[in-house]
Amino acid sequence: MTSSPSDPVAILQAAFRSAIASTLGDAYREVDPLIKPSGKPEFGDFQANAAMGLAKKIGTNPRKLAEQIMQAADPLLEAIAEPLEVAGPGFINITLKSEALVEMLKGMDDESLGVITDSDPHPIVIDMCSVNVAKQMHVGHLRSTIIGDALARIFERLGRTVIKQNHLGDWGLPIAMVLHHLRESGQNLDDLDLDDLNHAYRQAQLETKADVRGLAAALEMNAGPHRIVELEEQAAGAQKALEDSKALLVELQQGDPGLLADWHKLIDCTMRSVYESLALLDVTLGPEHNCGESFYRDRLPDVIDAFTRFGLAEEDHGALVVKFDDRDRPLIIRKSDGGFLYSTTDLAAVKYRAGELGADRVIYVVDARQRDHFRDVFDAAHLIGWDQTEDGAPVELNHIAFGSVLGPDKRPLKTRSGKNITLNSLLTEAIKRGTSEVRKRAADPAAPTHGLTREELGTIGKAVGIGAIKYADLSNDLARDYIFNFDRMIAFEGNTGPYLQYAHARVCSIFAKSGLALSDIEGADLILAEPAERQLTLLLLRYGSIITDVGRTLEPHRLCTYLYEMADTFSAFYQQCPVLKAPDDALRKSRLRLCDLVRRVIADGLGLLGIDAPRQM
RNA sequence: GCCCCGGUAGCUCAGCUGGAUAGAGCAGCGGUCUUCUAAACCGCAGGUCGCAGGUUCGAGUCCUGCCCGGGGCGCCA
Repeated sequence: MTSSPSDPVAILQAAFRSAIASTLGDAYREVDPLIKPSGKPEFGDFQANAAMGLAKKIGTNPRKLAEQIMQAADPLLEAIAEPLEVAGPGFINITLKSEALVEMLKGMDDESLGVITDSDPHPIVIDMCSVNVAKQMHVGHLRSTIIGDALARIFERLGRTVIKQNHLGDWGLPIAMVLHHLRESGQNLDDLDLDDLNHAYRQAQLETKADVRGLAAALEMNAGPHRIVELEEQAAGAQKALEDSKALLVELQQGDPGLLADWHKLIDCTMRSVYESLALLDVTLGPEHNCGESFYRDRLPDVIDAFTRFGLAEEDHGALVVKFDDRDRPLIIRKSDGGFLYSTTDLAAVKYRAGELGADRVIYVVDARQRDHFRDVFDAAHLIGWDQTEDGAPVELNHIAFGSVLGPDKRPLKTRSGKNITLNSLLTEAIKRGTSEVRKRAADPAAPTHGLTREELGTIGKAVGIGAIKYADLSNDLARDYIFNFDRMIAFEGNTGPYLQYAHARVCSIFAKSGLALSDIEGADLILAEPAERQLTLLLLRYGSIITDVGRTLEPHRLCTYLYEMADTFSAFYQQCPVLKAPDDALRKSRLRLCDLVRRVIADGLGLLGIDAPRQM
C-alpha cells in the first residue's frame, strides 16, 4: 500500500512515525501515531494522540513526551503545517496550511478521487444472495444481496478482482421434499409457477413434520388413547413422507435422469423470479454466478477422506464429527446414515474457493443465525489447512453476520395476514412510492423536474425507491436487526438515500446553471479562504481512506456516515459561500471546482453502495 | 444449562485499535424563501451510555459479575 499525496492522514502518519522514532529510538518506528481528524475546529485540522499512550508504557510524563515529539515533527511538517501545538494531557494539534490543502485536493482530482488501489492478483469471493430453490426469495435474501453487491463494488473500486457467487440451496432434503410432493400430487412441472412451488413447499413441510414432537408431548402428558393413536398415525405418515423424500434425495444424488430433469425445472422456476428481483435491484448476479450446493456434490467424499486422513475427524454415535478444543459443540461432517450435510458442502466450498479459485479472502454474506456454523466451518478449514491458496497466501474467511429485517412489531417482517413478504412485492412498492414522491415534486411548475416526461420521472422514482431501501439496509451497523419502515427510509430528511440523492442533484443543478463546461474549471485555481471551504476540503480528502476502511472492516455504514457528513458539510458551504454569485470570477471557478469534486464523491460513493444518483430530482 | 449478538436522548441510530465538554436525524419548540432546488438551512430543548464493581492520568469503548431483548446449541439447510 503506497501513501497517496492526497491523503493528509498518511502524510502526517509518516512524519510522526519518524518523529517518534527519533525521539524514542528505532524500536518505536512502527508505532501508530494515532492521527485523527480533529474533534473540534478550534483544535485544528488533525490531532496526533500517540504521546499519551506511549508515555504510559514508558512511564514518563505524557505532556513532556508530546512536546518532544512535537519538536521532532515540526521541522518535518514545516512545508505543509502551521506550527504544532500541544494541548490538554498530551494531544498534538495540527493545522494544515491552505496551500498544502490545495495541493492535496489537486492530487485527488482525477478518476481515483483519492482511492488507492491494491494490485493483489488473488480474487475475492463474495458468497451472497444464497436463495433456496423451492422457496420464494424473500426479505431475508434482500440484505445478503444488497450487502454483497455493495462489498463487491467496493472491492472492485479498490482494484481487486471479485468473484460473486450465489450459493444456491439446491441440493438438500428440502428440495427433495418439494420434488416428492409435486410428483405425488401429479403436478405438471412444465407450467409450474412460483405459487405452486410455495404451496408445495409448505405442504411438504406439513406432511413431514406432523408431528413427532406432538406425539412425544402427548405421551409425556398422558393424553387419552384416542389422541395418542391419532398422533401415531400422523407421525407414521410423516415418517413415510420423510423416508420417501430421503429416498428420492438419494436417487437424485445418484443422478437419476428423470429426477434430474424435474429438478432442473424446479430450479428454473425459482430462478426466473429471482432474476426479476435482481433486475429491479440493479444487482448483476446471473446464472454465471450460480455456484450452489449441487456444484460441490462430487467433492463431498474428498472432504470426508481428507479429514479422516489427517486424523481430524472421529466417529461419534455413528456420525463423523470434527471436534474442537475450545467448545463442546462438534461439527458433524457426515451423518450416521452416510449422508452429507451443509457443513460438508461448506468445507468443500472453502477448499474450492481458496484452492482452485485462488481467493485470499472469502466473504460470506449470510444472516447472523449461522454464526456458530461458520465459526465451526472456518475453524475446521483452518485445522486442515485449507485456508491458504496454492501459492501460500493466507486466506481470510469472513462471515458478515447481518441482523434480521423486522416489522413494526419487532418480529420478523410479515404481511398483515402473517405470510412472508415477497421481495418482489416489496421492491415494487418501493418503486411506486419513490415515483409518487418524484411526481408530486415535479407537479410544481418551479421544480426543475417539471418538464420531464412520465418515463423520465419513472426512472428517477425507481432510483429513489430502490436507493431508499438499499441505503436503509447499509447505513446501520450490519450486526443489528433493523425495523423496516418505508416512511422513514424514503423520507428526504435525515440520513437517508433520497436525502443524499437530493444533495447530489442540487450540486448538479448549480453546475448546470453556471453555463460552464467541465473543461472551463478543470485547472482552475483553488482558493480556500472561508472556514466552510476548508471544512469541505478536509472532508473530501478523507474519501480514499474511508473506502479503504470499508474494505478492511466490511462495514459499509461507515461510507454512509461519511456521505451524509459530506452532504451536511456541503449544505453549510452552500449556505455560507455563494458559488454562482461569488464576488469574482476566480472565486466562482474555485467554488465550482469544489462543487464538482463534491458531486463526484457523492456519485461515486452512492455508486459503491449500488445506488443511482440522478442529476435531477 | 452453555455459547453468540445487541442495550447510547421520547423514537431510529453514529461514536474509527481507550482520549479533550458523548454526536446526528426524526418527533417537539423557535427562526430563515423577490436570494445558486425550502425535498433545504440555522437555533433551542432533550443523556445515570442497561446495572454494579474493577483496570488508569483518562472508560460509551477494556476486564468480571448480574439484568433485559434476540439468536444459536450432533446427524435440517
